[in-house]
Amino acid sequence: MSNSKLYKGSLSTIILQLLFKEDKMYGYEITQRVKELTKGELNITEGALYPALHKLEAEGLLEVEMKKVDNRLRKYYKLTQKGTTESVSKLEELERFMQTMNGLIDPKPSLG
Amino acid sequence: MSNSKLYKGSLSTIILQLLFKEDKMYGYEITQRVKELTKGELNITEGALYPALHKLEAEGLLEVEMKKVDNRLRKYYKLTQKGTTESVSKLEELERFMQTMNGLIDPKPSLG
DNA sequence: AATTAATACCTAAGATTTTTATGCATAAGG
DNA sequence: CCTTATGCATAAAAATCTTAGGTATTAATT
Repeated sequence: MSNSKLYKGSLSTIILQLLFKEDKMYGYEITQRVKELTKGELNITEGALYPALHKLEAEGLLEVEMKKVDNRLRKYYKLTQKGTTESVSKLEELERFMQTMNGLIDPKPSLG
Repeated sequence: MSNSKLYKGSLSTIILQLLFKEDKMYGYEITQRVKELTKGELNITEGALYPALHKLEAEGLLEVEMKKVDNRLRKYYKLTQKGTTESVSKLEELERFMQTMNGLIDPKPSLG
């Protein structure tokens, strides 16, 4: 609902970035955290999130730890070493991308 | 080549934004302009561009004017009234998205 | 003169990512 | 008891992009 099409392609970056700061989170928590941090602007659907988490895990960027809380099972994800590295480079890529987009929508004349 | 996955979903925004400033452009020109404006960071493939242009035209956001230059045919695209409106709202959406992403990667504590 | 690169359009198969629509199960609230 | 919230998951469909072709003219290189 009301999800910007622009968000496409940025899901794994968001996941890695959250885990970089939070150390460990479970899926449902991620959807709620994103909703809260973006004031409802971004709503990650579970149909997108879980496959994305599984893929990141398969790539060796995340590792899993199961935990039972209130008799309900949670799958906590945290970055591996490789995931930490990737998280940093994805952040740089995001910043580069945003600069690039800014350059497109608001071209600065070359200095000099 | 070397295209950020983040760019997915932003192609139509880019097209509309270029046409907003340029008044009229043809397809090949758009690929070159983007490459130039982004210093090679973004390379729009023709396989992505042409279907996107056709879709925007079908949606009534662009209109076409054929022109023969050097015995080669060019399809010039320009914004319709509706396309101009959409261009503005897409730009706002992009700016909102970038703020949102900034809020995600660098959460500011609430003031007060 | 012949070949390659650049200009200029196009489409179709495949890959990737996301939405939509489900399903299951436990806990809490009305 | 029934609905909402929590918590996981998958599968069909839609959307978007890459890759890999195709056609044709003009300019540059060999």
